[in-house]
Amino acid sequence: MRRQYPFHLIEPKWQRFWETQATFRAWNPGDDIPANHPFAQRHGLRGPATPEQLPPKFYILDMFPYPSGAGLHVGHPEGYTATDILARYQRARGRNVLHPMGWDAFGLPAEQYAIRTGQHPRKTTEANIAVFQRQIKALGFSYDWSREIDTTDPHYFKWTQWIFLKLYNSWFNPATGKAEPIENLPCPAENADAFRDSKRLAYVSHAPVWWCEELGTVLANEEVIDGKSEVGGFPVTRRPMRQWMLRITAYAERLLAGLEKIDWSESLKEMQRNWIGRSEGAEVQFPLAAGGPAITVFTTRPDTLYGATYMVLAPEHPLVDAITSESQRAAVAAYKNEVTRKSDMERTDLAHDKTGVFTGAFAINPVNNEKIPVWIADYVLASYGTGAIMAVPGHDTRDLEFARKFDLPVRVVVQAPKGEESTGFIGDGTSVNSDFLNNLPTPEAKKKITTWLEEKGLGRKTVNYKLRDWLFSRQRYWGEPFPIVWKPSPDGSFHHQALPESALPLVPPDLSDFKPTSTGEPPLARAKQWVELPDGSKRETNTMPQWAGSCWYYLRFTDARNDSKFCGTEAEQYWMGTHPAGHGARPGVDLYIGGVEHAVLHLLYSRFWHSVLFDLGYVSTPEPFFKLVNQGLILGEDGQKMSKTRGNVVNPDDIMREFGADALRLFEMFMGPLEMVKPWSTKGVEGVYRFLGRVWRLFVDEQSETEFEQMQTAQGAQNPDTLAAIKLSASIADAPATAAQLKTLHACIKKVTEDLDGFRFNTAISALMIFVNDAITWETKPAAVMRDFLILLHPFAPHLAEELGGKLGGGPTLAYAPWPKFDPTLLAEDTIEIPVQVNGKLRDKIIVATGSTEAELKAAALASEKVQQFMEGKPIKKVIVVPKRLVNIVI
RNA sequence: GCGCGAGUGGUGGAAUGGCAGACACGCCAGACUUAGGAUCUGGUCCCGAAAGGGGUGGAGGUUCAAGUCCUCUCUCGCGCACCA
Repeated sequence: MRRQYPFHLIEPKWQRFWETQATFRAWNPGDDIPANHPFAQRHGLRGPATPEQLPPKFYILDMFPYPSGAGLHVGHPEGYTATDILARYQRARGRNVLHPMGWDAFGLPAEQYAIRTGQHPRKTTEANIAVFQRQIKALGFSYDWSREIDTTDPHYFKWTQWIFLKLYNSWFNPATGKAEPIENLPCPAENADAFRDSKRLAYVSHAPVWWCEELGTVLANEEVIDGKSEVGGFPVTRRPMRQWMLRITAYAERLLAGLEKIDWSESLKEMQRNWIGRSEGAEVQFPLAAGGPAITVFTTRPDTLYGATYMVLAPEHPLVDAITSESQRAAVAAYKNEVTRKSDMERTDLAHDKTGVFTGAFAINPVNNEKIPVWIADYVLASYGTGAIMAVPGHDTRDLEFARKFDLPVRVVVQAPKGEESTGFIGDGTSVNSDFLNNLPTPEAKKKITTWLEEKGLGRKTVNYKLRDWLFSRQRYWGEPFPIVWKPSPDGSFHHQALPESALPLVPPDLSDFKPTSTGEPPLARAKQWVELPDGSKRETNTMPQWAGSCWYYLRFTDARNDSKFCGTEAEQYWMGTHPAGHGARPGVDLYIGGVEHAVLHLLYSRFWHSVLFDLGYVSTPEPFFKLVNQGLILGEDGQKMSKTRGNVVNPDDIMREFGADALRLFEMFMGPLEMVKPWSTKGVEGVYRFLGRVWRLFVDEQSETEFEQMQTAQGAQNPDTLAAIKLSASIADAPATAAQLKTLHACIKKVTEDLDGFRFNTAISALMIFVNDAITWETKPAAVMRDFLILLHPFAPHLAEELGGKLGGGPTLAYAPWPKFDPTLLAEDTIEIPVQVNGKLRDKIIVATGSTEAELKAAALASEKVQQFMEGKPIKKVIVVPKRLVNIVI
């Protein structure tokens, strides 16, 4: 296809201009702002500015990518274009915009590549970053590249390790509900060290963890999906190992409450709520009939205690072996064996068919002293609640299924509302067959029985969470080493100790073999010299998970080159909107756009770290991200998810080569609402590309362009300077605009402005198209009108707009040109068309004066011939007049 | 099973409760052209020659008026899933 316009010259030209001029440099308080920078000129600043002197901030952030070897995917530019449009828009609106980009570059693919080829992950990562950088820069985003960060850079991960030390050296004080320095923890005189270690926010655990053989590492709960690794989909097994954990569960309540104060989509908040999984209920003690320790269960339905006809323990419950009777021992052992053989996949997949065995033991129901049998079954999970339940088959679907299968008694203790079956009823009803709870509605029965249990010392009210502590160590090479050493004790054991801050960054040793050792130790263990210190202590050989770097990168962006702090206080306060200078800024990142895949990973983890940093006084906002939007997935042209195997993957490089970056940007925004899942369409790209061609032809002189094209062809010249040969169209003149032209322009200003405020990029673009479709018919195009149009266009198609803006004159760049102001008086019409309905059906349209009164509208409507015809002479019951809208005659 | 979201032309999608289908894609016709896969002009929800009628997954309801609000229901997508 013939090029619609020379984007192949225009785009590199302007990208180079922006880069060499540092056009999009965001200025911190105290930065020496050059007087000739367009930002300085727009805001009348030069030299260092205080937060008070700087305009209000706007912090707009993308989820920074993992630079994979595959390069950019068309999904990346979707979110990046949306943020870039808004960044440019906010600059035009006069805000000081922070719009940064960086690389979340620690990660498994580079390491696996290293294992296969021996190439150091550093090399792979650098090469991949170079590719991502080239591709992202080719899209013309207005990032402040002076703040670029790379999580694998020691200047960066020094501070990741520093934050880990803060976690390690803090505890969560339930009395204040906040993290506090570990020195403030009141410790018992004996075993003070062990006590402190048991309270740290970063602690060592020996509990069973998810181990992925294929990846050779452990994984966090959040990284295990349907019993398989999130990365690669490999099987995982449960295995006890010594691991670092972060006490995120201490923050469960805060993480839940914080959601109320931030502007995220309801579905995303719901995903976080589900993941945290708060449920209120009670713990109840069931003594064993044979004596010994009682079994504690967690229930959300203590009101159904009288309906508990048996108990179930998870097969892994620690009491199982102790309580099993001789006669059942073989059966229990066989069942436990069967359960451990089952993979977690099978265990969850076979959710339908209940299995279990009787232990031979009995417990006493504390409310009625009834002897009830104790079973084990794998439908009770060791990892939730207390790993034991009281079974109420009358009012729990799973218990009922189990009771029916094993012929256990079912008792109704809740009366369902009229018309519903009480057996198996799980909603709120009225207690029956429950002694002193009888006739109470469920919520009251819950309260009464809980109080009763507490008084008798048989139980207490509790809150349970699905959220588990965050497994924070990995058996990998390509991650941040822990700033921890293990000190030998006289008894031969080792105890962890934090490195001092002065020892940071702790860089990983150089290796040539990145596989785990033959004994299953992490790869870092191969570096004997690095691991074994002269004083006999050893370094921690686990590394941090990939999430560590992304937990706080948005803070680093506020002050990315600071070598003495993770970010400066003034910069943090200015960009996070809490500086006393105020400006009425929003607290936190103003807008964060990224994929929904991080809903319970990155977004939960970084909220947790941020909360800790807030408690310790290092950051000034309780939440990091004020507003968050998830862009919808882009599907292949066939409506299927893009994948190599389907062969429907679209490469942005190909699109840019053929249609240019502006067309790609514009199309990705024109496809539909940002948050929606939508299929790719190459035809659609051609459509917006043609639109950009029309814009071009609207501005340039055809004759000069033809000559330019011929020259290009003849000389094979690819020099952007030759673009100067293309002249502005003679139809653009310093002429006063007609009323109709102003109307077209201001309708466009209004629509584009409102749509950008509401992130409706697709309809904003259609408004620009409407302007062009009209302007193309104008014989004379007033320069002022056309310039305003270019300012409206420039966030969407910045290269083309800058090039045409340059030809039109009026400054070296449009990047800081003030956004046009909408004037409603220019849209005012003398007359308007009003639809007239008879009984709600459209029958005619009348032209009336804009300011017509209700009475005038009514009279004009009734006078319409067509309306008369449809009224068939019937009497009028009612006339609805909505001024400026419509008239409806009811007969 | 539970939670969230979405169902509108041949396609992507527009519509503060007030003219359904903006803007595009595709298609049809025409103009200019050696040529058109460039560009420009016109047409394009369905039935009907027209007048007119029908129409936003389906069924009800509220309203002068419903794509939009309410109830039930179906389908698709996403998330969680034996969470006691």
